[in-house]
This record gives sequence, C-alpha cells and structure tokens, in this order.
Amino acid sequence: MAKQAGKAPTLTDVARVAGTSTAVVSYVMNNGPRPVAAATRERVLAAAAELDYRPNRIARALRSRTTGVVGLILADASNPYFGALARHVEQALDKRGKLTLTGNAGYSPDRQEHLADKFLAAQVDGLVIVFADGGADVATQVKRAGVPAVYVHNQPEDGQAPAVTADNEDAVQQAVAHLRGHGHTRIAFLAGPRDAGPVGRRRATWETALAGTGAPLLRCEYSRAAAAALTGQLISEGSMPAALITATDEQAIGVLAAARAHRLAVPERLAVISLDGTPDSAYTAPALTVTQQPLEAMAAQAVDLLLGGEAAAPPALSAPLVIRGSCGCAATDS
Amino acid sequence: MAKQAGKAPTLTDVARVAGTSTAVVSYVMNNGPRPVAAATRERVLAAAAELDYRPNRIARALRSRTTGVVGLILADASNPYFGALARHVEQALDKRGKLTLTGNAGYSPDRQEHLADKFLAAQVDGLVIVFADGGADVATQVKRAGVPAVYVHNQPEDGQAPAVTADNEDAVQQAVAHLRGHGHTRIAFLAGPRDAGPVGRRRATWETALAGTGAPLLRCEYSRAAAAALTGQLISEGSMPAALITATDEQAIGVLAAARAHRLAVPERLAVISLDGTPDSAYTAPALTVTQQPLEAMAAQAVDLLLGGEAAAPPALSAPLVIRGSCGCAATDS
DNA sequence: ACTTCTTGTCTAATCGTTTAGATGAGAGGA
DNA sequence: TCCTCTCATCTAAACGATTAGACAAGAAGT
Repeated sequence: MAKQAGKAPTLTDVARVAGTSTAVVSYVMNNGPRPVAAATRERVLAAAAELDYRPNRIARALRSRTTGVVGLILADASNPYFGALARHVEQALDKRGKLTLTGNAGYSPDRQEHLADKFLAAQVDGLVIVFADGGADVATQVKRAGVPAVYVHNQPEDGQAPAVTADNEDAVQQAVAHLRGHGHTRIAFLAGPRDAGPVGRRRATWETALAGTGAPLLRCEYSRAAAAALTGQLISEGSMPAALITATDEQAIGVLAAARAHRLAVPERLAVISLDGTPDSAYTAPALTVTQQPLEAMAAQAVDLLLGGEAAAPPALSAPLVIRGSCGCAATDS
Repeated sequence: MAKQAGKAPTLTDVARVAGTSTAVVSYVMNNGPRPVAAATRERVLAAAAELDYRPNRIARALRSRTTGVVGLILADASNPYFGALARHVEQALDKRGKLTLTGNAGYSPDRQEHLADKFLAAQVDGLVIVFADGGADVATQVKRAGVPAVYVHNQPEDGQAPAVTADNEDAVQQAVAHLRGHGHTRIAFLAGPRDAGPVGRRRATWETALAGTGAPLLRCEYSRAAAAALTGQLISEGSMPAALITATDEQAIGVLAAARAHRLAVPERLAVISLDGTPDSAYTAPALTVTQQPLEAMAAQAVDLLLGGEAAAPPALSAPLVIRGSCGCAATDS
C-alpha cells in the first residue's frame, strides 16, 4: 500500500495523484474555508490514503501562525505534586489536539525566564505556568509577547492573568477546624520561604483563624530535607508545637521523618495535616490526613481557560479533607 | 530602545536597517556557511539588537528540516522515578539548546503509539523513550520514520536501538548478597506484570542467583496499591517470604504499607530491598535500603547518545547499594 | 436572451528562513 | 595590460502549507 521509499509525501503530491490543485486538497484536509464537491473530496481522500500523507505541521505553522504546541513551565517534575499536575495538563492538552513543551525551572527565576524565552521563540500557542513562588518578571515578559497564559497553583503579583487554584481558604479552615476538634488550640503552620498569590493566602487564612493563640508560623523550603532539618531542630529545642499544618506534602513527609527519628509519636504528640494530598500522602507512616487538591480538575480547568470554549461556569475546585492517621483519628491504614 | 508596536521583526527588517541583503544577516546569525566582513557583521548585530530581533524557529525549521525539538515519551510523570528522569532529560537537552516535547503514555501501548505519531508529525529531531514495559510496535514505527531514538530504562525486544540502563545485574547481585549477609536464603522477587529488556534481566539475574532455593517469584503492576494488595493477601495466607527484593520503589512502598497494616515488622520479619532508589525511598518507615539508580547520569548519557558527540567511552552506570533500615541493618534514620 | 448568483476549482502570493549560484571589486601573476 | 583568484555580497529559489482573488459553468431571476 503505502509508499516507503524517498521523502515524505507533500500536499503537492496528493494534488497530483488526485488530479486537483493543492488548494482543494487543503480545503479537504481541514474542511477548509471553501466547500469541495463530494466526488472530488473522495478522490483527494483516496489519494491521501494511498500515499499515507501526513500534513507537515511546520509548514502549516509558518503559514497559519499557530503551532498547536503549548508550553508548560513548572518548578520540578520530580516533585510528585508537580509531576502529577504535569501529567494531567499534558493529557488535557492532548485531548484538545495540542502538544506539550515541558520545562523544569527549578525554583530559579533565571531559569523561569530562560524557559519562557525559549517557549515564546518556539511560537507556542499558549503557556501553562506552575510556579511554587514568584514569577513576576516572567508574567510581564509573557504578557508583552501577547501569548495567552494561565497560572496554576500560583498567581503572579500583578494579578492580571487568569489563575487556577483550589479553594485554599476553605482547605485551611477545614484543617484548622478538624485539629480543633481533636482539642488543639495552638496550631502551627509550616509555610514556604516566601509567600505570594494563592499559596500565600493559605498562610493568611491560617493567620486570621488562629489570631491571638500564639501559634507559631514556621517557614522552610518546599523540600523534605529542609522540613526534616527544621523539625529536628525544634524538637531538640523542645519548642515543637503539638499540632501542625504544612503547606505541602513534601514538607509533611520531612516532618514525619524527623519526628520518627526523634521518637516523637505522631499523632499522639504531634498532629499533622498537609494541604496537598499527593498520592504519596497515603503511604507515609502514619498515613497523612490531607486536604486533597483536585489536580485533574485543576488541569482541565486551566486548559479550558487557556484554549477558550467550554467556559461553562468553572466548577468550584474544593479540596476535600481526607482523614487518615496523622491527625489523631483512628488510623484507617490499609 | 526596542520597538514595541506591531509584529515581531523579521530577517528582512534587520537587513533593511543594516543596509544588507537577508543572506548576510542569515550568515551572521548562524556564523553562516559563508564569511562576512567584520564591519558588516557589526552593523548587522547592531541592527538586530536595536530591533530586538529573534529568529523565527518555525521558518528555520521549515527550511532546514531540523526543529531543535526532541520528544520524550514516558509512562507516567507522577511516578517520581519517571518524573525525576524526565527532569534530568529535559535539563540535559536544554543544555544542548533543544526543547523537550513531553508525553505521558500511561502503561498503554495505544497511547505510546499515539504519542510517537504526534511527535513524528511534529518533526522532532529525536526521541527519548522511557517505558516500563513493551513498546515493540513503537520501536518499529519510529525506526521506519528514520528518526533517531534512544531508549532509557528499557529496550524494545528487537534490541537494535541504543538503550541506556543502569547495571541491573550488578544491582540485583548486590541486593541478593546483602540479604544473604543478613542470613536470608529464601529471597523472593517482586517483578512487574511482564518483563522484557533490561528490566526483565533483573528478574533473570535473580533467578540464576537464587536457583534451587525455592524462593517465589511474585508479580504485580508497578503501583503501590497493587503491591499492597498482593502483600496483604500473602500475609493473610501466611505465605509471605521473609526477604524480598522489589523491582521498583513504588512496589516497595506498597509492600511496606501493607506490612504495617498487618503488623508485620520490617525488617525483623520482612526484609526489603528495592531496586530504584528514588528520593521517596529515603522517607519511608523504615527507610528503604535500595540500589540507587544514577538517574542524572542516565539522562545525560541518553542525550549524548541521541545527539552524538561526547562519545567518550560511556561511563558505566552502576547502581550503588544505599543501606538504610529496611534490610535489617541498624536503621540510620535521619 | 441577458444579467446575477452560486458553486467548484485553479492560480499564485505569502509566511520567514536558508543557501546555491551570479556578480563585482580588488589583489596578484603573467 | 589582461587574466585569474579571492572575498564579500546580492538575487532568488526553495521548504510545504494556507487562502484571497480570478474564473468557468450552470441555475435562477427578470
């Protein structure tokens, strides 16, 4: 059937075989801007099939100024939270026929800009940006280029660009309420090194909820090692609070490891709730009670927002509380 | 300085400002195939800077038949092993000035083919393929397209394409030797559902090492849930072996969770060593003893292999044994 | 019978590069 | 002086698609 020798067949080849001009072939291929007679369409389709013709996306992109590629900039794919988000974004984009150009920026603003630059030069049709923090420079850079962009999980300071996040206020409130239900009053919060945008609002919500109780605000990098180090230090000093909400699972996992190393019983002497809810959280010891972010829904909404259509009232992205062992409830280990 | 209105500047614009033809501008931009007088070069560079000119990669790709984009097909970015590998591959490619098109195939051959198809249509310069298993169809599809490809972590059955893997035989042997050092003789192996290529060789190595001891070969999907279910069942039946090597960390984590749920003490009554060594493995309870795969080196080698050059004798990719608590050594928790 | 639509198709310009071939100006050799 | 080489540069043809404008033929309206 299919020719196997030589170069890939082009539009012109198909036109020659079908006995038409390249224009009609193009019209057929994209149900083009002009109608084509049924009989002709058949001939074209047959010719295309015979040659195993596949349109050259590059040529199409050059002419039509749309590449069918979307850039995804994220902090770090080896963090399961971002990794899972990346996977869902990629899948949502694929469903819309788009390809995903991925870049890991680490937590460095320089690399964020570098990637944005590269992606813009590659003429992406849009950008999905998932940062842990910061990214203001990138935001203005992107806006100036006039490329549509959506921020997920965070929002640049200027707050102009559309952003998708779970309902963080609600999540924090659920966590606080649940820990209070266990009798805790001094509930500490482990935040990231800085905070801006929606993720920062987690801290703000905690602050108003716990106002006046003297519960400490802790800060460390979003890594297991950093959280473990901080926790170890606090335990040694004897200043570890009895209840803690962590901004991320990575931090919570670090806290748990340090507690174990120092023989501090969880949840008896330290109750923990984390705000991410990655798959990892179900397999820690004890399993983490979390507010589970709906990553798939967030990814879907981000893509809808970016590509338009489906603008049906964006569903509220609530992060339900998933109760496991680390908060003090009977461990429902499995 | 920079123009801000209107469309992006093109080669032609630069040529006009510099008072040259587009050819010289092109020669300057890529230290072109022909020399340019120093004075002229300066003028061109100045004009380009003034206009803030950035070459249009699409047009360049159309003409020169090379896109500067490499496709990365992997099973599942939310699995930290693949996520970390993806990050390292992306970074190695970036260092070479390439962009990374990423796709998650899940564990489905259909999606593998779908992605390969898309990427080939996008005219990628090369393909990095990271599968858990299988992928023979994709391999032939890719080979027929004549696009260079490298397989990482696995190798298609036909064994023609270059592949990068850690030294799995050695890893298994280290694990077996270590568990024997703890006095175990019946050392079971938890493999994936099928096995082919290098990953399959892990099982083969185990088989020859343990020949005649009657140690069982277990199989389940590469997921925590599947491993946990299997382990739970074995414990209930009373047929759980006392020593186990798992093919992946994900499986090991599932095993640990099930053991905990069934109050089976690790490492006292069940010693475990896993063959991946993802960051996760350091934070389980007890922390996993693993053979640690050098993901970054694997990624670097894969990219070198794909893009040529640097062919300096590929370093041996050994996976050193990292001793933590799950094997029976004194837990060096931290 | 003559204009006016409609419908289907073709011609050719265009997107922004790369690069082979033509051209022209000096330098050096006879 | 004339011819031959270099160099530096320019002209213009690709690359493979999209799409506005021209055109031909038949249907419909008067």
